[in-house]
Amino acid sequence: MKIQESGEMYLESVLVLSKQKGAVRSIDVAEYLKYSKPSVSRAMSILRAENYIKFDSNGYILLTDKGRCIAEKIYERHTVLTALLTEIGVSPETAADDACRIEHVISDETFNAVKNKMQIK
Amino acid sequence: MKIQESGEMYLESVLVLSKQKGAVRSIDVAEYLKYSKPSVSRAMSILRAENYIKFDSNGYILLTDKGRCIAEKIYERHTVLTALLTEIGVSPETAADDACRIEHVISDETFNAVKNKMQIK
DNA sequence: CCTTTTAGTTAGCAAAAACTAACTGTATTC
DNA sequence: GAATACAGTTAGTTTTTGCTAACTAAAAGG
Repeated sequence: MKIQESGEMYLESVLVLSKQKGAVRSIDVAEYLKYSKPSVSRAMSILRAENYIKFDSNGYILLTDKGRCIAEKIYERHTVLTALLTEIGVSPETAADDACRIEHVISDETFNAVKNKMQIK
Repeated sequence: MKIQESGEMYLESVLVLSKQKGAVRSIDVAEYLKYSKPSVSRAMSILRAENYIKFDSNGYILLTDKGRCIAEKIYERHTVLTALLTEIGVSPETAADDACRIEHVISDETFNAVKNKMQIK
């Protein structure tokens, strides 16, 4: 099954939280995304079933290669888009919010074109 | 009730089709969006209930002021975003596809900043 | 005038993704 | 060690938005 937009969001959150605090639990993701525990629990079980994440012996969430690949792709988009929007005068919070929505809907072609333009300047 | 992303899409389609061919029916919207007749029929009845569209005496779809306002806003976004993406090197089809998704998720602040940048150049 | 096509509707299904309520187990703490 | 808190799960609901199947009603055409 193809990864969903919400799946990308969860994987990105796991990546960000693991950078921030090392070990990541479902409850951390829930607080970060402001979602309920069952929502995250369910999402994690789907991501695990499809081999995007796994749990270590202490129950912490780990990204598999497949999962990390997506998480990093989305995180890069988030970073680049936020920088771009800020650069053209959007306030930091709005830039981050909008980047967060755009990052899931654009094609590779568009993102590469954007990234390219950023590097030239 | 707040307008949904799908609602924006339907209103934009009605606007585009009315520019193209004058009178617009549900079936035209269905063909344009490649959706089934019942999907459009239901969407139209929701949009009508919430006063975004009305039907004239021949059953053609008309935008109300409230509906036209949204349709034009989204259409402007579509136009500007497609132009922007094309300009930075994205192929016309991908640019249109991506614009079509971005147009529903960005804030006014971001769109205004983008539009501004475009006019300067 | 009867048949067929066309447009639209009704009813019900499905998937995605959020929610609450209530449960199960561990930990912690007094 | 009993009570509480914390993390996670299960079960069931809701909303949005697409779908198909099957119907109605009007228009068109032979």
